[in-house]
Parts: sequence; C-alpha cells; structure tokens
Amino acid sequence: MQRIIGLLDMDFFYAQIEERDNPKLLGKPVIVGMYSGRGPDSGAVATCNYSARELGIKSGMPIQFAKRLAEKNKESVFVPARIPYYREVSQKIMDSVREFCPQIETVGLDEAYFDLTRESKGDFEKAKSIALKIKKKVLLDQSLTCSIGIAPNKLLAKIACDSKKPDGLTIVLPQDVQSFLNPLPPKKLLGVGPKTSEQLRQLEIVTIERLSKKPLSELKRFFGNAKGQLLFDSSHGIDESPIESEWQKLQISHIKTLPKDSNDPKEIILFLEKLSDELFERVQKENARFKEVAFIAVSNHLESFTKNKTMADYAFDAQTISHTAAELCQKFFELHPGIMLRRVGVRVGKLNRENSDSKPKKTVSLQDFV
DNA sequence: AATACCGGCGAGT
DNA sequence: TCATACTCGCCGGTATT
Repeated sequence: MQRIIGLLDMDFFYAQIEERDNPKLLGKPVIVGMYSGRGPDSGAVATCNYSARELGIKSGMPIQFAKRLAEKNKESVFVPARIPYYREVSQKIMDSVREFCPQIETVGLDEAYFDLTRESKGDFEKAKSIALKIKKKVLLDQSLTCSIGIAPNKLLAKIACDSKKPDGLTIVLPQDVQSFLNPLPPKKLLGVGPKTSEQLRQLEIVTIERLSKKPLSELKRFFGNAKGQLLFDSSHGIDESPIESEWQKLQISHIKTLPKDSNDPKEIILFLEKLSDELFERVQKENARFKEVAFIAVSNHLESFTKNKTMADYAFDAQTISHTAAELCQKFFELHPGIMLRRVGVRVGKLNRENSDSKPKKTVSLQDFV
C-alpha cells in the first residue's frame, strides 16, 4: 500500500502561546528569548512571531541584536521563554494527534511526524481529511494554529509543510515528487545546512534538480559515504525512514552559561556539581543507568570542546557524574592551560534502561560458539 | 583486521 | 564584550584486542 506520512509543525510555537495567553501582544512583534542570566539582555532568541520576522529578527540571534532591530517598531515585546509550560501545551497537542493516528514520532516540542498509511488506506484524499480534523481539534482545544504536510515520506512531508505557513496544509502526491523538489534550493533537504549548502554552491549546485543529476559515486567521493548517499536519495525524493514512536534518548546533557567567564578549575568544578545534580534528576526520571560521562566546555570565543570517559560499569548516582566531570575538567585544563570558559556542561551517554537492581546481564563467551 | 573509544563538526528544534 | 539549551549522527584519528 502507498505509504502516507504527515508532519505537523506548530506555527512560531512559543511566541504563539505567549500571544494566546496575553491578548495585549496581538498585532505586535513578539520575541521569546532564552536569557543566560549574564547582563539583562544576554541570551538568544528562541522564536518570534511573523511581525518580528518582518523586522529581520530570527531565532538563534543574540537578544541584544534583536533589540536593535526591534527599535524600528516601538511596539515590540520581549518575553522570557517558559519551557516547562510549553512542554505541557505540547503534550496536550501531541495527545490530540495520537487520537487520530497512534503512530506518531515527536521532534522537539513543536513538531510531530505521523504515519497515516493505515488510517487513510493509502488514499491521499482520506489523509487530507484526517489532517484537517487534526488542525481543527488543535485550534478548538488550544486556540493555536499549525501547519501540516502530507506526502509519501518524512522528507517530503517536512518540505511540504514548510512550503505553506502559517496555518497551511500541503499535499505532495507521489507523481508530483520530482517536479515539487526540482526548483527548490538544496538547503531545504534534511541534513543540508549552511556548510553543505555552501559546498554545493561552489560546485554550482543551487537547485535540487542539479543535485539529482549528480551520480551517486561522485557525491560519495566528495561528501563521504553516508552524506553522499543521503544527498543522492533525498534529491530524488527517496526516504524510507520509519516513524519511530518507541524512540528512546541515547544521551542527556545539561549545559549552562557561567555567571562570569572563568579559567579556574576549582570554581568550575563547584559549578559542575550543581549541574551534575540537576542532570541526575533528569536521568532518574528516564529511569536510566549510564556508562559514559562527558565534560562540555565553550570558550569565551565560542569554540566548543568535549572530553568524555567510558566507565567499566554502568552507574546511576550523581556522585559518579560530578566526580568524573571534575576529573575530565582537570584534564581539559592541563590540555588548554588558562583558557577562559563561558559555558560548561555535563553529559551522560550510553544509557541503559534495564532494571538497575537486576543482575548484570549474562555475557555469552566466544567459547560457546566454537 | 575488527571493534571501541575519543573529540570535533554539522544539523535539527 | 552579540553569540541559549538541548539532541543525534557522522567523520577521522587513535587505542585495544
């Protein structure tokens, strides 16, 4: 049967929630910022509404930068992000989608892929009517608009969704795939960001059509095996990746901006202890043990570094995190004496969610196979 | 030679 | 002093077995 995949994307999610909850913001540029706690305006823009985008404000931009652009419109409003609250709203929305289609994979707080093959019996008309029902439900329950793309796979659903926003519903039929992709810039493809885009431009590949004419072997030679294959497949609209509802996190990290830049290991290790405790709470919620700990550092010049350690056994306590992170931090400073750090973090990886009180899993020795 | 680990990079929300 | 906080996967290099 024809596979049919949907992608729901909430329109400027955080900013739309803030507008909804505070009608005074309506019609004004609204910028939701993540504040680092250093000066009053230190931080970055998480997202902003369309009125703010008209001023040139974009997500990821330094807040001070955005403030300067916002001077053009005195109505502009800056609000701090309320992530835990957005998370609750997101949960409710995702539950609504789940009512119509149980095979759903969330991406961040504001996106979800869902597999409509069964519900639509491979019929795009039926899929469209389900998408409309989902949009209606979200609007009725939450007073929020979203955009949806419907297509034969995730890659195309994503691009379809992007092609009409806000409050859009776009369908790409199998027979229209190549003509839909051809005129678009390669940047639209998943996995093609600024760097790859620039490399492609230097090869005079500025449309997906041009890219689709390159032989696989050439792409692999230039971009490496995995990326070459990805570029080849996606330029032809090929993507077999499934919806992964049972998806589990592989790593959990926690990183924060220091109150002030520091090159003092002692001071940083103290900070790491707090971070480790906070990270461990999240690890407990996931009911996970971990075998790897990493120390993350970002210098005052915004270069980033990591140092990690894989342990002999799985651990499940905060001390292991803070002690290992401290040790890695020491080593880091031996390698980079005197370097000034702006942000530091900790990460646990190689997670294992089996019962932590159960006996270690029996390992089958090679001998058994000989 | 195969596998594991390490650290950097690129990309996504 | 403009520059958040996460997450995943790949690459090339080195270490281990």
